[in-house]
Amino acid sequence: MTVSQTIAGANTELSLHQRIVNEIEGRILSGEWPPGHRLPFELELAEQYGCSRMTVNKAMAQLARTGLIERRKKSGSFVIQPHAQSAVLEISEIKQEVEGLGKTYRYKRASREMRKATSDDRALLDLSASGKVVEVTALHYAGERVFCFEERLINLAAVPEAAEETFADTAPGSWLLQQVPWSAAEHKIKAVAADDDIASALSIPPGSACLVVERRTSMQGTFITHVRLTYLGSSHELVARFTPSQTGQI
Amino acid sequence: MTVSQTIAGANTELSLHQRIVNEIEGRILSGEWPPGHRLPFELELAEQYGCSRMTVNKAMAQLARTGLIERRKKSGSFVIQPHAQSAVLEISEIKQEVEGLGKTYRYKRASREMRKATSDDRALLDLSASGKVVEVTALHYAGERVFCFEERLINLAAVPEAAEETFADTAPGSWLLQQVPWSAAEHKIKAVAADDDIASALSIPPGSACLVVERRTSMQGTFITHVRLTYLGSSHELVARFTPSQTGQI
DNA sequence: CGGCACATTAAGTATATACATATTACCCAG
DNA sequence: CTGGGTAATATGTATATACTTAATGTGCCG
Repeated sequence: MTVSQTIAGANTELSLHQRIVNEIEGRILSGEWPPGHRLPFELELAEQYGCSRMTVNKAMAQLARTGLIERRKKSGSFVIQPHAQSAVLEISEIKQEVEGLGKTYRYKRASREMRKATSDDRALLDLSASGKVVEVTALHYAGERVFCFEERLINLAAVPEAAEETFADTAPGSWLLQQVPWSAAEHKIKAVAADDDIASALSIPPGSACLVVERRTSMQGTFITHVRLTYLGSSHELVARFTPSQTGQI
Repeated sequence: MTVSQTIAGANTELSLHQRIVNEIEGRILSGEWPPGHRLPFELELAEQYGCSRMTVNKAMAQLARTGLIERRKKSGSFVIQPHAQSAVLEISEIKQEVEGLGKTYRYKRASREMRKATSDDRALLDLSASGKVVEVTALHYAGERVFCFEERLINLAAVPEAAEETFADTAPGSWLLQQVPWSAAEHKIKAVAADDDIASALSIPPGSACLVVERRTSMQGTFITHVRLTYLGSSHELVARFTPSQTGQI
C-alpha cells in the first residue's frame, strides 16, 4: 500500500481506466459537459491523468459502447445528444415474480394441442414452410388467485423435444430455458380489455383492463416460441430502469 | 488489401477482437457451450486465433461486461447461468412516435399550475422538504385523434427555470430534455381502466383499457420530474428487444 | 496427520510501440 | 478563386512486455 493509495480513500481499489470512466461520466451527467461538447483528446487526458494513451483509450471505448459519447477520427470525442430514452426491462420468470410478492406459486396446464401450423401460427412464428407446432395454454397462480394466463406456441422444427413433453407439471417457459439456453427476444406490451375467454380464465368481469406481454423468442434467426401473457391489469406492473453507467450490463 | 482479406469475405472490416466476441457469442447462443461451461484460457484462444493475449483479453472483457460470461482468476472463464431475461425498451418521444406512424403530431396543453408540493407530490418525487412544483396536463394528438394524455409534475427545486415556462406550445418532455441533458429513469408500465377524467380527455368510453407508462426521472439522486402517460390501450403497444451482443449499447 | 507457507496459474491492469484509417486542413496549381 | 492532392491529426487496432492480484494446489514440517 503506497501513501497515495491510502490518501485516495473511497476510490481506492478501482482501476485507473474505470476511474476515468466514472469521472467523465460524472461530468456528462452533471451537465458540466453538455451534449455536443468535445472532450479532451486522448493524449491530453493521458497527460492529465499521468498515464498512457492506451489506458485513456480503454476508458473512452467503454463510454462509446454505453452510448454516452461519440468518437470521430481526426475530430475528437463528443458528448451525445440524448435521443430516445432507453430503459432496461427485467423480465423474470413468473414463478420468481410471484414468490417475490410473498405468495405461493402454482402452475396448472389448461390445454395442450399438437397440430400443423395454421396461417395464424405461421404469422406469429414467422414460419415459411408449414411445420408442426405445439400450443399450450396454462394458468399461473399467486396463492388462490390466478396471476397470469399464458398462451404459448412452440415451433416443433426448432425444438423437436417438445413433442414428447406434456407440460402437465412443468411450465413451458422454464422447460424451454433448459432446451434453449440463450436467445434473442422481442416483446410487445399493451393493454387490452378482457374478452370472454380471458375473463373466465382469470375470473374477472369481461372488459376489465389487462396488461398483455407478447414475447417472440428466436435463435440464430429462427423463431422458437411465441407467448402471450395476460395479467390482471390493475394488480400488475412492469418495471424498467435506465442508468447510463450500467448500460453495458444489459 | 491483402489476399487473406479478400478471401475472408463477409467478415472483412471487422476487428479481430470483435470477431472473437462474435464467434464465442455464437457458440454460447447456439448452446454449443452451455451455461457453466469453461471456455478456453486466454492463452489457448490467443494461440488458436494466432494473436496476442491482449487481443483475446479485450474480447473476453467485453463478453464479461455484457453478462454472457463470468471470469474468475486462476480458474478461467465460464458461461453464465441464464438469470432473468432483460430487454431494452426504447422509449422515444411522443412526437417521433406519432410521426413514425405517418400521422401529423399536435400538442395541446390542458392545464398548468404552480403550487407548494402536496403530500402526494412529495411521494411521487421523493421530496423530503416541502418545495414548490409545477403540474402540467397536456394532450398529444395523432392526426385528429388524441393519442396520449400526459400528467406531469416538475420539481422546481431541481429545475427553477420551469417557473417561467408556460408549456403552452412546448411539450414539457422535450423542454426538459434541453434543461437536463442526461439522467436516470425508472418506469412503471401497467394497464388500467379509464376513469371519467381520462375517458373524457381521450374521448373513449369510461372503463376502456388503457396502457399507462409512469416515468420518474432523477439526476444525481434528486428527482426532476414524474410523468404519467395514458395511451388508448388497444391502439398502442410498446416494443422491447433483447439481443445479447448489444447489451452494452443500452 | 493437520495446518500453514509458498509456488503456480489465470486473469487484471498498465505501458511503450507500431501501424492503419478516416477526416480535416492546407497549400498550390490552374 | 476553386479543385484536388497531400500532409497532419485523432482515433482504432494489435503486439510484446511487465507487474499485480486472487485463487488453487502442493509440500514441508511440527
